Amino acid sequence: MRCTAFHLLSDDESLCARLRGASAEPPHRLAAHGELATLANGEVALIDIASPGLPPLQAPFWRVQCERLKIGILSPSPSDGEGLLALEAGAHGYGHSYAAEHSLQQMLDVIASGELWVGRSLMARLLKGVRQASVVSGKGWQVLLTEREREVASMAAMGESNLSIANALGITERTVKSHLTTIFDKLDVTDRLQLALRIHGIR
Amino acid sequence: MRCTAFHLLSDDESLCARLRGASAEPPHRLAAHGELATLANGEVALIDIASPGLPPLQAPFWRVQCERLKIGILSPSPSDGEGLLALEAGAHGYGHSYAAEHSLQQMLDVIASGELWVGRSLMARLLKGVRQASVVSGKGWQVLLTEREREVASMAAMGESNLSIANALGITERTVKSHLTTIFDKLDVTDRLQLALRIHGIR
DNA sequence: TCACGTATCGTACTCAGGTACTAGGAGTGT
DNA sequence: ACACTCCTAGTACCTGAGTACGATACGTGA
Repeated sequence: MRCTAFHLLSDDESLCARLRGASAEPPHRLAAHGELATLANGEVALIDIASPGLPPLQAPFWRVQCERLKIGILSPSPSDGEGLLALEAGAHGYGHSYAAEHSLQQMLDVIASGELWVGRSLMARLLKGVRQASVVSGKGWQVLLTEREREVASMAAMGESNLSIANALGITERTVKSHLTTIFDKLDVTDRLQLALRIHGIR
Repeated sequence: MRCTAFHLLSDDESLCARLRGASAEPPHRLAAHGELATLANGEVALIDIASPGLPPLQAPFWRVQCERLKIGILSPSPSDGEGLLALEAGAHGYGHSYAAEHSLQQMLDVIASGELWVGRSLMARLLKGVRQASVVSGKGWQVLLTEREREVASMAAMGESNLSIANALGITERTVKSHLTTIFDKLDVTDRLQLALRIHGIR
């Protein structure tokens, strides 16, 4: 879905120029953030976060507007922290205001269709938050196991049941048990909890 | 940037039909996941995760291929968990294999340009993960528990059996079980392994 | 050819873990 | 006095996990 029309709040003429071909109609310029309140629900708006007089991203103003509008935040100096704030405020997108034209247009199209647009760096940061130390510090255990055993071991260490492991790997629960018995023996542990502690580097 | 050509691994004819107009050329069909290894670096491939014979997302196979290719994972029954696995494996996109044509095309264009494509639900999950990771997982579990429960919880999370916990604390095994039931309920986990993962800051 | 490792699967068994339902005593705040 | 939380504990029950016997098949190297 191509974005047909959108609003823009920015003093940056170069940004405006790059956005001129990004939708069927040229962007409608907003003079101040207060005008956001006058837009109809579901409309698309790009906000240059460097514009003077904007409330901080933590302000309730953004949560309210992001509820009803599709808002993309552009920053001349994007950071993961700022991106997190933007997304937590409910923004549909966060990106670089000096990004290339096709990149801006893509962001516009994505958020116009109701999805979220997030750059790679920020995405990596998000994943890191979820994953944390999930895939392990000590590598000693890996070299002791075969390829298949490593798969089973890491799933068991993440709390998966034998049955769900079996389904995920397309084998029988019995076979999973068989692998686990071998794994416990090789790593010198007695059960899956000890295995998890070992794999996640706790004692 | 429009995606010009891409590869597709799926048995689903309807999916293939919906993708026919999504790029300049019709999708090149792959017969088996092994063929991914024959593609040139940087090429775009959509993978229907329901295709028979695929290795699980945890398998090193995906990490390797996602390093060199731009891979989008499609699932007939997407879940946040599966999406996380896909992204952690290095996939550039994760979405619904029954998604509308324009949605699939958008995903294709986004990952072709090197960015990441993630649905709303999964994104929300990621954000929640960051918030929890930064706020809760540090000591959040401790404030939810009473003094006695903290003792039991930390011992259980270190792999102690109910009986040894009971002996250490001078109470009955039954009482330990009772505490644990309360603990599981408070921390919203199902067993001692999940408890250990929670307490040790893994997811 | 044969030994060996790896991956797969079967049946049967034991046992720790977890739940359901219940309940008494101690302490605390209203 | 009453409500509430916390710690304690009993019986009964179900289930997943792990083990103990197996077994077949495949590939590799001696």
